[in-house]
Amino acid sequence: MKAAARGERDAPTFSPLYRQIKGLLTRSLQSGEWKPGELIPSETELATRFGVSQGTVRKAIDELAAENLVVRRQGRGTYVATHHEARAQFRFLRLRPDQGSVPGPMDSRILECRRLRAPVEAARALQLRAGEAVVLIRRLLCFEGQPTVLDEIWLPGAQFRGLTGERVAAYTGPLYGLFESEFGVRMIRATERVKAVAADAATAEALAVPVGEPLLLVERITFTYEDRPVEMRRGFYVTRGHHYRNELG
Amino acid sequence: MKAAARGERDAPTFSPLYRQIKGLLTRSLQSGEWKPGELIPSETELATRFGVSQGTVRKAIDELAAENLVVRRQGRGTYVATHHEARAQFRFLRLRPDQGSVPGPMDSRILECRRLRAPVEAARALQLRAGEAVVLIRRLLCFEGQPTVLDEIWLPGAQFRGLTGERVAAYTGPLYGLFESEFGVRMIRATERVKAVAADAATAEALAVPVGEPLLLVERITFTYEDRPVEMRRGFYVTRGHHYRNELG
DNA sequence: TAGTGGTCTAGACCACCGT
DNA sequence: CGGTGGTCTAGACCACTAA
Repeated sequence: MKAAARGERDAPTFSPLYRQIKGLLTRSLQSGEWKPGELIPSETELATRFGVSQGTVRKAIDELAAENLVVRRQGRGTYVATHHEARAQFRFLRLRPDQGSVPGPMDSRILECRRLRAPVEAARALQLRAGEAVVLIRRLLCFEGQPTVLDEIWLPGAQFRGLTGERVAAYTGPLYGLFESEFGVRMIRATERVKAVAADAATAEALAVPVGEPLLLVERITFTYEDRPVEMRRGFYVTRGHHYRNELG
Repeated sequence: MKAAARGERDAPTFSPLYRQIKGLLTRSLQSGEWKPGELIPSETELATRFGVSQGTVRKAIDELAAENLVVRRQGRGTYVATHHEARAQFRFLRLRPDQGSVPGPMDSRILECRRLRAPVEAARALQLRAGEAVVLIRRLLCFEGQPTVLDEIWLPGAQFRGLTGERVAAYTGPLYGLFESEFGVRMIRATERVKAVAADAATAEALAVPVGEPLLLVERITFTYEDRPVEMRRGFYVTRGHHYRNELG
């Protein structure tokens, strides 16, 4: 392969071949050529298709696997990652019971789901123009009957047409699984900002705690491919019997 | 190289060659053969030393770099990571100002530093026998003059002989840098549990906030090589102007 | 210019999976 | 058994750094 085709090594925009391959693979994932849960072509097939060695394809897939976009299974092949899996269940929810490492049975109750014009804060977080349509979902998460998380979820209206409270309530399984299957929006990564706040009257009532109860306020922005923000979330967590768990590498 | 020497592939304890090399490298790091900030031998030298190919050494070092044990610098070599670096400064402190991405000038005030017999909780976290000696440091962190973090730091006494409040106070730079240089204890990774709590009288006074103020309670256990716990920390964070930042991959 | 890490290749063999 | 990902090798060349 010629140097130019390898990515103009001298140019300031140089990126190694395996990164370009990674880009091509990412595009196929994003376009839906390979859907969540499906098997992608084998490394050797991709290598011949792109005219590079298997090792180069391998390194590209290594990075995709590290970013949780695909899952490797020895002897079987490489699969497109999906939110419909036990292992993906608590990737984005960091709340854990103080005793025991895995949350017990959890149930979700939809309090509200409506469309409205984006308030400035939501518009900024979702990179929408002020006044564009958004969907607001309010829901309560209970662990073993105990109200524990009160969430406000903001989504860009354009990408979630036909999303209703009934549809969400009827869906069993993780919300991100619904978004992925029904709306083709795959959540890839997120950033969270955590603060401690006192419960106001409305929040306290919903969570069945006293007014003024210290709560975790967790503000999340979730991104899909190409770092496009597609969800803003504001959650109040009761941390009497639970905590927010984090690993510092 | 023979199959047996490669790690008994069929045994249940099988680990690939590059992982065994990684183990050898880790031992050299742990033993202090290569000290923080120093250059380790080149990949080719290590390859001949261990009688494997450069690619195998490379993959071992890749993992060490991913775990922040070493830092690669193209054209120069591979260095042992150290906590005396700008880049390592905020690896373990996740507090960020609400405006602006980097904390401003920070100063640390040592409130107390004494040795005592480990309370049960500290003993359990540090895997000590009840009653063994520990060091307790209490300190206040201020951002731009504002008291923001009140920390209780528990360390195993055996590994921190000669640690005094004066010595800590005299030290400019990160605490983990002091631990690394003066006591040969390198902090590798940590887990944190975050809760929301109301400030009690003593905490409120130290942080100059009203009693009952919602605070983040951050409980950290920090590990050195071989996942040995060597620090327990309990911190109260004021989150009026700051937040705990987290990335969900 | 010499030495380092970074990329890429081609080929071999192993471990694992389903048939 | 055939096909997949996983490991290991040997060698080539590139990019970066310091002398």
